[in-house]
Amino acid sequence: MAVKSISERKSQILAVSERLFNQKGYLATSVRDLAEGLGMEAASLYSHYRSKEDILWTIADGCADEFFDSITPIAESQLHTQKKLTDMIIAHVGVITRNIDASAVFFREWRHISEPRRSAYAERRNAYEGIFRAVVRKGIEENLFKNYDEGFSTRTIMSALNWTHTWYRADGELSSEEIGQHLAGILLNGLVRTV
Amino acid sequence: MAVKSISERKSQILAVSERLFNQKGYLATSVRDLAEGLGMEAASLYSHYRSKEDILWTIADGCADEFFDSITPIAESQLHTQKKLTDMIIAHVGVITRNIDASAVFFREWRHISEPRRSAYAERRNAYEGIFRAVVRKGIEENLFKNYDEGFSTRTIMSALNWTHTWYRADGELSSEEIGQHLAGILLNGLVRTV
DNA sequence: TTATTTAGCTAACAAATGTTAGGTAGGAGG
DNA sequence: CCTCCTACCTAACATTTGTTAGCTAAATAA
Repeated sequence: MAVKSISERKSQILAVSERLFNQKGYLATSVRDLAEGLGMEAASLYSHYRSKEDILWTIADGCADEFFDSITPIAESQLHTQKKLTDMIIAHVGVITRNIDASAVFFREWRHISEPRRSAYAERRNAYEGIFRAVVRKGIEENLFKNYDEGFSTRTIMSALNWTHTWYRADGELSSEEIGQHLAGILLNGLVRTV
Repeated sequence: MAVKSISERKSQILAVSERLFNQKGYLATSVRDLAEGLGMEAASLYSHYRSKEDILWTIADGCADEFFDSITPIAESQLHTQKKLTDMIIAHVGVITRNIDASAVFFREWRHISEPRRSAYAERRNAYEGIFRAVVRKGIEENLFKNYDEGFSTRTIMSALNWTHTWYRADGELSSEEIGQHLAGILLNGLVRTV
């Protein structure tokens, strides 16, 4: 993934936007709110970004980059399926916890991206979930995973992972890695004691 | 729960609002959009509801009623813990699938409810999750469930359940009950084959 | 020095927003 | 018949919105 180098000011704008878009929602955050958070005037933002929606897009697309970058090497590795899925889960949760505002925006505000970018977003997101799905399928083929519908199992995994953005706190009891570990534990082996 | 009888027109307004609030988001849906969906003028809505936010609140609070009504009898029953949790999961998913628009609004748009109702919403939602949490705690005390943090396990369950609102389609392959059944299966016993 | 770019400013814009005031037509109840 | 209520209407309102035009001052490059 090409690392686009970005000016200092631009990343300040992104940081403030991520925080406010997460806290209040994209539409409820005015350009003037962003400016105030940055100590500048609303119109000055347009020296850096062409539009408010461009900022949203930059956040969402950048977050997608993070997700891909973090699980691709694991998906392409030769790990045993169960270990591979566990590591992907931990990595995915890691992206969420390291980018808590951006990922909340990624999950919640994509509706406000207009075409054609919205389709691009949807495609990337499908492609991403497809990587998880392929691992789930492999597990089923190997007779390692139960034969629930492959799409259903994948969605259930993604559900449990993605909702973490609503409650994760950096100062919580569990570290990001522990959260991923426990989630993988529950999803793969269940809550019920077997021994 | 007191069943508030509501005029025909009022429930039409709610139905249209739920649909549009889900599709476009609360803020992106104007009062004029709602009116157009109802074949009336924007100002006429105010003969039925005092404000746009009142409509949002009615949807959210009504949805909370549905959730409570559907799991309370199960939670109060004498069922074995594992069966009880399974039935609660099925019931919860049932509320989501039967009220797909309303529940999406419930989960996604509560940020736009202003105080003091917003606190009331938060309290009810905590109380509701507390019912699940109590069952999880009981399972841990009975040495039936693994000793993950009780709050963590509960959140993981709620996560997997609540995200269904993003992908459930009435014409999908699985019925609501099957979805609940499978979710309970994965959450309680895991994806990994053990026999 | 001079020219150009960068990063900000003030002022203003058209459009859209939620809401209110005040009116009308029709039905119900006395 | 008269009164009241319901359910809608038209017209207007004050705000807020994203965005643009055009300017200035400082930094940078030639």
